[in-house]
Amino acid sequence: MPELPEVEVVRRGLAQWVSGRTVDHVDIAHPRAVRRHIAGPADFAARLAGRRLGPAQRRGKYLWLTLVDDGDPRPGDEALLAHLGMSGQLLVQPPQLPAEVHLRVTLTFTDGGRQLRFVDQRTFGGLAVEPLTLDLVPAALAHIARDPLDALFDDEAFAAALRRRRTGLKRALLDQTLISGVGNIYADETLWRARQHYARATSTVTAPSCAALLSHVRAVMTEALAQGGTSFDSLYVNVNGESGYFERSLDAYGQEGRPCPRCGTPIRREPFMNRSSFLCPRCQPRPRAAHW
DNA sequence: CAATTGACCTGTGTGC
DNA sequence: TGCACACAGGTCAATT
Repeated sequence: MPELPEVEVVRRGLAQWVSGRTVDHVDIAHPRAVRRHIAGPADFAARLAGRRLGPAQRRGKYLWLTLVDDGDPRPGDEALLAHLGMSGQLLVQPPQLPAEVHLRVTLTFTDGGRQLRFVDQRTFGGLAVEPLTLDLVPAALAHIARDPLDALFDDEAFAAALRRRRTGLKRALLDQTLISGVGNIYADETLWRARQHYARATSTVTAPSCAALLSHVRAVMTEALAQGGTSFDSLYVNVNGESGYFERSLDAYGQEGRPCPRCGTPIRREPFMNRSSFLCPRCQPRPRAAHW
């Protein structure tokens, strides 16, 4: 599942293989893939044709390529925005390669080289063309918080916002308006490292505890990035179609029944928000009061 | 306004 | 064999 480290791997691939090239034309095989482009598929294609793709950028799980003729991105410039959702892939493929089963959108370039293909089995992801706002992020990202690897992420403001919440710790970690880029896998890994239960009331998280939490989320994401990201079912791959191998390093997520690497207690899977939470019942005891 | 829930989507695996 | 169903889960609209 693409979370921040996986999306960052893709961003680096786009920077290497796609940035600086000019779009010739766009083919949309599945309109749902551009449903967030309000003006429709034809407008989406028209806004990209003939445009040069600039630097690849990312916030949380979103990434975008600004459409620039020269110089640095400016407010008002348009950008090609992508979200991979559950199963989205951005692949850089030779034009002669047959279409993938779940190929949704193809960008063909004027240089005749490799195409950029958006492939998405479950179609939760999508592409759009959006103008950049004053802080140089696409308009649709106005409500998305900075991610923990962003140099401008404000640790103290996050701690304060966390304490104002009346919810559980994992729900807060997954709330992209508080902190972006964290999904189910890295939330569970972070909580395991921090020895925190997912239902810990956010209002009780002290400043040092919050600092530790941020330290763990940064560490686990940085380590995952160094290994090319996490993949379970090959649905997440880099632009060359290769899977990362961080799954070998997971301590809690997906480890139901296996011994906790710290204390040996079997890792437990519990239903949570219509999905699963993996935790060590001994290292991460359930708090007395909270029931989130 | 904040928190919560359901809908969206399809391939895979399991049980009957 | 075939069918029903649970599951994977990020985001957003609707509801409380």
